[in-house]
Amino acid sequence: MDIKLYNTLTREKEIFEPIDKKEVRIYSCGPTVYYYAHIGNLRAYLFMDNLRRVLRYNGYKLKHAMNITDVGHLESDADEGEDKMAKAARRENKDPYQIAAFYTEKFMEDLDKLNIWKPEIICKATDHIKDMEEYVKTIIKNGYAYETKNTIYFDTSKLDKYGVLSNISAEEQKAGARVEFDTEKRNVTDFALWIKAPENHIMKWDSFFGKCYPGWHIECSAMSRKYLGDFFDIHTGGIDHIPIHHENEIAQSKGCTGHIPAKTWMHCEFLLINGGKMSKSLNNLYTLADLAERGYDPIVYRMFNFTSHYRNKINFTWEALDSAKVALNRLKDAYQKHLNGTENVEDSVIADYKNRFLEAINDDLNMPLAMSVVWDVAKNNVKSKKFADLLLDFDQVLGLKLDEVSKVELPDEIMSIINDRKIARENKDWAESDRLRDLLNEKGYNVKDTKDGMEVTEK
RNA sequence: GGCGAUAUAGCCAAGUGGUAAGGCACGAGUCUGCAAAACUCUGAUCCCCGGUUCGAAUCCGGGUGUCGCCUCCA
Repeated sequence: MDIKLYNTLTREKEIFEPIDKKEVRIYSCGPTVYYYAHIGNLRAYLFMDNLRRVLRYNGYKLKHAMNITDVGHLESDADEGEDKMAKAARRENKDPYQIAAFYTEKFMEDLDKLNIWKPEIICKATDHIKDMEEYVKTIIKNGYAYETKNTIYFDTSKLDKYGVLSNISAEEQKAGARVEFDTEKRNVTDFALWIKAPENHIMKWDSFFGKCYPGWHIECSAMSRKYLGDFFDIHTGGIDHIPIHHENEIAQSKGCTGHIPAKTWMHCEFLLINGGKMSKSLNNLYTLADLAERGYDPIVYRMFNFTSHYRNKINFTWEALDSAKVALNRLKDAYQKHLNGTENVEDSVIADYKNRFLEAINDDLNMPLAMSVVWDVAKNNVKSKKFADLLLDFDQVLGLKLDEVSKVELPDEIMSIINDRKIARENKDWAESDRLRDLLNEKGYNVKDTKDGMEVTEK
């Protein structure tokens, strides 16, 4: 079955055809590791994972690279401000390399917690300074750059067209700019490729231009080219990358290889919180740790993301997250129900469900629609092992660990209360039974009396 | 100010021309010593106005609201 993917470049859903039949080459813009990733950041990586899993489910082999930005960039194009890595280093009284190492590790842990399949290649910017330098030199050689006192800029006026992704012309950018640019740049849209490091700058490298550090966009161009070649299949990132970062990546590629580096550009929309933007001032930059603190397994957040399409904004509310939590538990229960089922189901029924599921995921990763098929299977009245197998098959794409039964080790104290309550129940001492149930509730446990006995779970 | 999105039941949301998927919550019922859980049933004509069409949530025009980007940001 064809896979259709929306391409930001053409603004159309296109039938996906890999450049190289053997493997699909993907590049994803990764995190800048100066702080913990918040759930908004993580949505983009869930999207990336979703894409990987759908391609894999369709039988493709992947060669997927993701960068780790561990070098700081200045805060504005006007060579002002302070870079984020340096800022974090000062905040935590560490050096930028320690900051990067720490938050890279935290990021990887988050990916694991969310059951995100890591890309085959994870490349750090600081390991590829030489590659970037060479890339910049090629751009200069090809006549797409100019030198000022401290910076080598990309000359966007040399391009046939700048702004192919966002479809904004340089004039429009200039007209719409709120801030007056007052730099050595020749054009508003020009951007830094290579920058001379000030004396106190910690991260800097010897280069043809003196002690320097790279511009904001060059790492992605250099590393994607190194690992995936001059032209690869899919480039992903957050929607915020469209107007600046990806435009500049495209510009750099045109300046180096002469063409746009990727065939399909895919962008994930933002996560809103209570209908608005996340921000530090509103104190709503939640991390997975914040969610865990409130009793949500990271997989619940994964589940939550399937309620909306990646190209639409999703509105995060605690109510919605609760809804995902309940739904996930029910889905797991349904899986167990089918696993123990003995009834038979026609293969054609299975094939039909599978086909509907495939149609949904292959239609530009329509996960909400795919989930409706999942629920049809889960809620089917016929209890059949075949349905359980099918759900597990779907779970290759969903990654919800449907077959994983969460077994919580209960403390001795709790076990003893449970035991007392069992005895009380055997004696039909309902008052005592209720008292002990309240006690368990107080201590943070839910109690269910099923016909097979008592079920105690953490709240 | 410029650019781009979006507007579907209480909440999260699919659906791009043929009479509104799914999840959660609410309510009712079954079950149960009670409760919880589970299961079953129950809800919207799709922001407003106008147009195209045999027929529109879905296309076009005009409003209004919301969000984002234009400074790093997934």
